[in-house]
This record gives sequence, structure tokens and C-alpha cells, in this order.
Amino acid sequence: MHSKRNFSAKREAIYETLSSTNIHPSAEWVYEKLKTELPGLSLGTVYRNLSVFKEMGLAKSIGVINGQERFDAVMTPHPHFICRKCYRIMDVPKGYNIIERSVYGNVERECDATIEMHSITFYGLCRSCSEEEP
Amino acid sequence: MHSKRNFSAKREAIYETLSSTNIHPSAEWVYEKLKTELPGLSLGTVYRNLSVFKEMGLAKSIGVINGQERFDAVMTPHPHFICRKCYRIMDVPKGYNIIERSVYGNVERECDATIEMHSITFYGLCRSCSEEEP
DNA sequence: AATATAAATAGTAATTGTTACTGATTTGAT
DNA sequence: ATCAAATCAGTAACAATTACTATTTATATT
Repeated sequence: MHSKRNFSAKREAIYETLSSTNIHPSAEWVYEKLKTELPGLSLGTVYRNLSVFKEMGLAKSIGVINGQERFDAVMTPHPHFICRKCYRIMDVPKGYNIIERSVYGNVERECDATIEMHSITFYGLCRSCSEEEP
Repeated sequence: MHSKRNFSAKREAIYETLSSTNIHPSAEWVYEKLKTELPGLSLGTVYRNLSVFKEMGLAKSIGVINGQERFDAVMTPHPHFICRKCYRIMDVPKGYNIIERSVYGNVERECDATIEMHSITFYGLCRSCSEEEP
């Protein structure tokens, strides 16, 4: 739709890689994925561009999972499931992101703060990890 | 109640410091707080004991916030509010931790996984940070 | 109480993910 | 084609955390 964004070739490739996977990759993963196709790519460039995307509102951080920051180009708010064993991150449909009306106001009063957003994360074991549990 | 736990003096002090604050401290904060009272305390000891508490089920991680892991000794599941500017973490009453019955089952089906827990986090600006916004 | 055994610690070094810097390259506008 | 601004590679710096080792402290046994 809006594919011409005046991105440099590398920036475009990084965005393309990020947005066409659902694994919520780390910078390292994006770098590994691209470096065969773009031999002259630097890991620093991946980090820098992921920051750029965050500032532009084209990507967000899922948080630091097992020591690495994980990213998502899907900007529609939705929960995630994180496997406590393999750290796989899966999307949960946005329909499950609902916090009951009235909660925002109540939490704002409880915390004396302005709430701008919320996030819901489910934790447990993915299928393949639970099959190999003790 | 269960104050005699056969903890070493330092382990006890670290647990006491962690459990008697509601700021959800980092290892560094616990260390700074204790080092006047326990001049021979090592930062590594704080890290190690926080890990021990996690393994023992006496503490849990709130996640890595602004580059530092933050801890909580309150084990009853409850949401948190995190200020996006000062990274203050506040407790939200556990009554707001409710995920509608049926959601766990649905998410398990959607993700092909076993859900063990969930976490809800609210983000925004705390009072003092919103007063100094541009 | 003395001694053996295990656990915990200080202090330091090593590791890891990430960020900052610098000089070279690429890009976009003229 | 030219030039200023943006982007980049490569490396160094950084910060949080973990690992390691020698020493100390606690616990158990006699």
C-alpha cells in the first residue's frame, strides 16, 4: 500500500524482514536473517533502524525476553503469549486485549497517573516445549 | 510470621530490603540501600540472592525496565503501572488482574500452548511526570 | 570444644546485549 | 553532475549481569 517510503535499501530490507515474520525477532535475528542477502550489513545498522522504526511508530518493543529485546511491526494492540522455556512469542488475537471499561479510570485514580495504554501477556509452555517436559 | 528462615544475615537483609519497599527495585537499588548498613556487601551477592529468591518463589521479576531488571516480593498476582518517563513502577490492586473466564482456554487453543499465568501492565505518565510535560 | 563439610561471600574478571563514535559511502535535491 | 544531509560499516565503549576463585562463615559430627 504505502511501499514507497523513501527508505534506504537497507532500512527497507530491515523493515521488510521485521514485518514479514511473526516471531517477534531480536536485532540479532534480523541481522542473521539478512546478512546472506546483504553481506555488507552491520549489526549496528539493524539496532539503529529498529530504533528509528520505534520513533516513527512503525514498530514497538515487546520487551526484553531472555536478555534480548524483541520487536513487533504489528502496531494494533494485542496480547502475546511467551513460552517460559523457549521464549517463543506468539500473537494473541486483539479481541483478547480487552480491559473492562471503567478500569482505566479506576487505575488512574489508584495510581494517581494518566494511563495511555496497557499490555496483556500470557505465559506458559508452548506445545513443543510441553512435549519434552520431564 | 515466618521470620526464621535460616537465611544468612546478608540474605535476610536483602530480602528485608526488597520486601519492605513498594518501588520494585533493581539489584543496584537494593545494593545502594544496604551498603551503608552493611559496608562489606557486594553487588554480586545482591544479584545472586535475588536469583535465589526467584528460585524459592519468594520474589519475581517485573521485567527489564529501562535496562534494569526490577523485582517484587509481593507474590500475589497483580498488575503494575509503569511511568514511561521516570520508570516508576506502581502496584495496581489485584482486583484488576481479572482476565475473563474462558479466555485462558481460548488463548490455549489459539496458541496451541498451556497458559500458566498472565500479566497486565498499564503504561502512562505518573502525576509528577505529567506536571512537568512540555 | 575441635574438626570436617558445605554454603555463602567479596572482589574481580568475563560476558553479553546495546549504544556511541568516526570516517567513508550513499542518497536526494538542486 | 554536484553537494549537503542522511546513512552506513566497523570498531570501541558501555552498562547490566554472570561467572569465577579464593576466603570466610555457618552447620554438622564427633
